[in-house]
Amino acid sequence: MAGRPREFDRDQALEKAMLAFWARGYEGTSMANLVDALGIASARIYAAFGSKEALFREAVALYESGQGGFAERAMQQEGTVRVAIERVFTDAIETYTQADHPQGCLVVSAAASGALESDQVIAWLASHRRQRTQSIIDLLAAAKQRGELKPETDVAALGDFYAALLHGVSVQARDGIGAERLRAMLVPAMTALDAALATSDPAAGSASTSKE
Amino acid sequence: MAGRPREFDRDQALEKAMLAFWARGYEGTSMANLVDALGIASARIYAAFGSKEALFREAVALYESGQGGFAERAMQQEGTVRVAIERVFTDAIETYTQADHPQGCLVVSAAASGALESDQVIAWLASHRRQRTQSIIDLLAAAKQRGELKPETDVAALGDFYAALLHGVSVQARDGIGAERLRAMLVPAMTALDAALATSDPAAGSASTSKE
DNA sequence: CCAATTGTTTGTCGATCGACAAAGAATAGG
DNA sequence: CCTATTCTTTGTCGATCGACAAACAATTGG
Repeated sequence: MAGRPREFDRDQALEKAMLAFWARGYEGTSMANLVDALGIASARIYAAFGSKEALFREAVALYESGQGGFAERAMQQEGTVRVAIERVFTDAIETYTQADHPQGCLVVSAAASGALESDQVIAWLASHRRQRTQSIIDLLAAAKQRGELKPETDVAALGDFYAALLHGVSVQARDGIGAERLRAMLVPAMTALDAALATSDPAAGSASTSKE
Repeated sequence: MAGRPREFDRDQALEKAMLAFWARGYEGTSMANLVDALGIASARIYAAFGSKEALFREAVALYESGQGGFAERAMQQEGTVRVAIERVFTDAIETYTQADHPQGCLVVSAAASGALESDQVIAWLASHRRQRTQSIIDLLAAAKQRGELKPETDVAALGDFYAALLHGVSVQARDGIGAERLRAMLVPAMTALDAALATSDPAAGSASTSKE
């Protein structure tokens, strides 16, 4: 394959774009913003990524394979549902409040409103969030099948509950609620799962209040 | 007071603007959109409301005095915290999923991202959401003072928990999760409060699954 | 009836939006 | 070295952004 070699690192540029979208959302990030953030002319961005929308989709994919993938990773680990769900939220809080990148979740923050042109982007983001809800429900359903949860447990309701809470945590984090407060919030949040555990072990585990 | 009388109803125009902002957010709603929605020329909008931002702030005030004020109203009613909190959420779900206006909460949806110009609008919306969190904490603190909640209850954590859940419900509603699913979610959601109730009454109340 | 006041109409302003076209520069294969 | 291919540079396109200015119309107080 011939041709002049690219002078900038495509992966680095993509990560910068991801951070820009994370901070300002899809529509809130203009091409001029991206030119500033990536440090390259707009024509080079189009040559490398196709369009603003294509760049955004790649940025979301990068986010979900990195910082945004905490939920998937936590749920695929071995262990009880109790540990898994609590891990999802402690990781969420850590990710959503870290200072070296924007607060909250890219997929939650970037959506919100929908202008005429970007309706499909909004819908695409919504489907991502719905997928995350489904993943949580699947986790709980598997736990129920294993006998970890009471047979009468409504895993769909419980999953919807934790998905809603997760999305709400993103909003709270972006509004400046700190990690300590969000972590304290986990104590009441886990009572819902504890009530559904098959083991009658009272207060099987309490939300970690460690480190710091 | 002399002068030519206004030919359009200012209140009706404001409501139409509120619905437009609710559907598309602040930045997502252009002046052209408002011209279409209100049915009057842009110069008349500026004459009547001052600017797009001033119109938006009036629209939010209208929202909070109407559909968006359910939480304040529910919390100011007489009754137990249990009833009040459950009422906040049943009203939220009803409001957020009604078909005669956009889904979700205007204050949650309109924010999300923040462009350069509208940073102050974003911050203003964030302060509104933080205020809502505080209101819930205040409600719980008063209930604790009345002896409704166990003395050791962390009302801040519990309030943060329900505020996060409330904001998450707005996201879920906007993503198309229906009222039935959201209402089912209330059952696990209320276990957190039940665990903090001073009365050892087991399952003092279950989430209403009535009407429809 | 007149002047002051206020709403309405029409047109447009500069800035910014996302998106390329065209031309020059750098590489690989032949 | 030459050609095909790819990237970079520069400039700009039409559309849309929020926001008025100026001229005209309608009303009230004097």
